[in-house]
Amino acid sequence: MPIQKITKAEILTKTLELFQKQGYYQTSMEQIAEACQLKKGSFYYYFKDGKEEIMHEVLQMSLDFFREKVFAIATQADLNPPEKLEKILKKHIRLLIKYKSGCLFGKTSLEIAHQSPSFKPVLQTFFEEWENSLSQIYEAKYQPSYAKQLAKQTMIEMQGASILMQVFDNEEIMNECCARLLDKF
Amino acid sequence: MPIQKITKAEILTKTLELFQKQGYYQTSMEQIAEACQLKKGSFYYYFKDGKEEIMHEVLQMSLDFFREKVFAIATQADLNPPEKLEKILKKHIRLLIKYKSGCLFGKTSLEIAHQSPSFKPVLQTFFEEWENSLSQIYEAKYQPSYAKQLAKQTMIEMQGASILMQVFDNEEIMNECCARLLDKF
Amino acid sequence: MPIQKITKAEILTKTLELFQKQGYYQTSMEQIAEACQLKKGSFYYYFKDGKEEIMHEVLQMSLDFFREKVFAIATQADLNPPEKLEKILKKHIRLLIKYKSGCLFGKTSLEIAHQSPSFKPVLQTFFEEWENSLSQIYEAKYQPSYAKQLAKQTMIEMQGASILMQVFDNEEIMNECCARLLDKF
Amino acid sequence: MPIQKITKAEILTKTLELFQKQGYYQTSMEQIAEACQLKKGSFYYYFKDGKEEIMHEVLQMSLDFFREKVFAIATQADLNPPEKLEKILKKHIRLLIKYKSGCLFGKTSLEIAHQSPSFKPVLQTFFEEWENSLSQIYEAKYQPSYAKQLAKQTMIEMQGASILMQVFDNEEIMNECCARLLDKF
DNA sequence: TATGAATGAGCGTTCATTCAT
DNA sequence: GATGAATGAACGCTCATTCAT
Repeated sequence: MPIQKITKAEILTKTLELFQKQGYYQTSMEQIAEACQLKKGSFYYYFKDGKEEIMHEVLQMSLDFFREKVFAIATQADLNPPEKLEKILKKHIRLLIKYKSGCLFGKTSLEIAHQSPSFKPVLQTFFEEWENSLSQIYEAKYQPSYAKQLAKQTMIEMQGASILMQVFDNEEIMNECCARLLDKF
Repeated sequence: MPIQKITKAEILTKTLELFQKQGYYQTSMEQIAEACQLKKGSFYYYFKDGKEEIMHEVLQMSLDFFREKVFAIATQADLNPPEKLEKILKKHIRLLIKYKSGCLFGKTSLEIAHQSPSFKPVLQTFFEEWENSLSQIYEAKYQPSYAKQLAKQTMIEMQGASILMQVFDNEEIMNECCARLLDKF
Repeated sequence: MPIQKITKAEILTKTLELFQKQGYYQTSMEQIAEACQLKKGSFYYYFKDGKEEIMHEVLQMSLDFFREKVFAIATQADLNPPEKLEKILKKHIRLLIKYKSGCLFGKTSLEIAHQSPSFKPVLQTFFEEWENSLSQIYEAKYQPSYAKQLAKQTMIEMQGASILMQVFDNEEIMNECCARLLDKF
Repeated sequence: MPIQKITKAEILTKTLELFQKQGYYQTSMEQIAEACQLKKGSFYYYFKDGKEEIMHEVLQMSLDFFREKVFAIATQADLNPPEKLEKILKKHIRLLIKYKSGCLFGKTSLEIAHQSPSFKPVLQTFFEEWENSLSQIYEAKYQPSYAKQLAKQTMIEMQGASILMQVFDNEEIMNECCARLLDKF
């Protein structure tokens, strides 16, 4: 069939979901293909360098999404700091709960910790930018150095809660975590 | 002449290290065999059901270790609650930093979240017993329900810090997390 | 608007170069396409039967070229036999040294020896006509049967030298071979 | 079946034949496996590094064979130089005619000329040692430098004749070439 | 005229597992 | 007890080819 069955963006979205659920290594090209209703060979038309390139683009797309839709909340002029924090956390949590799969960046970090480090830069960038956006909000109330500390701690709690959510198949853990973080502020 | 080259316990210890570093799926039987100075065929003598059985026994052994050496600290008669918390956290952290590989139970939880072979029960048990031991300590100062909440939060922070430690290759994140948890108490 | 981007002849010339360097099987349609600044699908407009048809036309074009520009030297009225031999050999060698790739016909003969698609006839024709043209020159000095023998030997030496040139990355082997052949005459 | 079905040496012999007939790239692991009555995955037990390692061992085995059984003739004390030349050429030709496939070293040289050069050293060694052994024989009658030249020319003729033998499916070309080389001495 | 999109078959490789010895 | 030998299924990937547009 010579008609385009699926756009590159759609492929990336479907693949993101799979990587988020199953992890990078446990997701086969065949599974990705099936999800896109393509044959696995067809991917190399869109992604000349194969699976690793898909992952790179998935991570980049996801990073871009977070930048625009989540981290950007920190600089939104029409919100006061507590509103910003609430919005930024709730938005983030909604994404972590979706597919009940937690954070692609955190998950991938563990998967590749002791392997091919080609993804590491994007992963680190994600966490750095996340930290910066949170820190910016906390700085409305606290000194920069303490704000940074709070930002890091917030990331830690979100990542940790995401793990426990998956261990116990219980989304409430995420929500409680969020509530606690908002309370503290 | 049947001289046993290696005991089951030794195999499990070597394998634990590999699983902790590389994850369950990314560790091959070949690698395990090499680490144990055995040939991969030989494992099916020790573990009739193969890799999955090895993982089960690794998780069980590790759980037993935590019960005896870590969680047991919560009921140690010769320590007061703050001492207990310090000891239990520091002991735990030392294990997470070892091999710079984080928590086998947390890591495995993410790996199998949507694959879930039969590991989930052991993983849940680990977190439940961990929670109980922490809760017991916090109960010295707080109401049971709040203590439980604090225990859960403590686990969340340790797991989250363990992820960030690996993202940034920085053990200090773990230590700071511990310090914060002790401070709060 | 159907402006032809490239003529069939230009495609064949570019492809000849690739086949000569890399061999038929080791040259992909993608590489050919790239060299012609076309997309690989486009070849099936020019060559309905695909790669094999391209090769056929490449071989035919190359054979025609040799007929007109090389073998024809044997019947050139304005040269005496030694001049003919010198011209025919030097012209030929220049083509073998180009791209440091040796003889397309010899190379292809080895590639398809036991695979033999339909190329064999053109290959044989090339060698037969080459032999005839050389033989004709030698007949000026020797008996037809001995001339034929010399012609065959000349081809053998040129082909063999072409192999050694490639083994040792040394064009001098070709030139020395040529000198020896001229000397002998 | 846990009983050894085939020895490494037998694998190499069968594979040599395939590579010699079809070339390295045109011989698939599946074909090698079939020839050995193994499944293709099984090779990685004998050859951890796969196809390239098989080829290396095939080339090495073949080189060793030539050293012991062919090139060694040049230093055989019980033969005079003409006898040596006759024996060394006839022995060599018998190997080239076998499988009607010509010379593995020459063929491979062309195949890899413009690709991965990992085999090049063995190929060059083959030709160097071949040249040395021939040169040694010619030195009985000629000056070293001329002997070397004759040796090179002998290799050239054998390689070239091997190509023409395959083009015309005619073993006689090889034999005539040999006769001529002996005559000249 | 030329291409964008897709495919099917095959490739070399990995790996958990089996089992006679 | 432990292994040497083998396997089958799956994996990521390449490539010649097709064909609606």
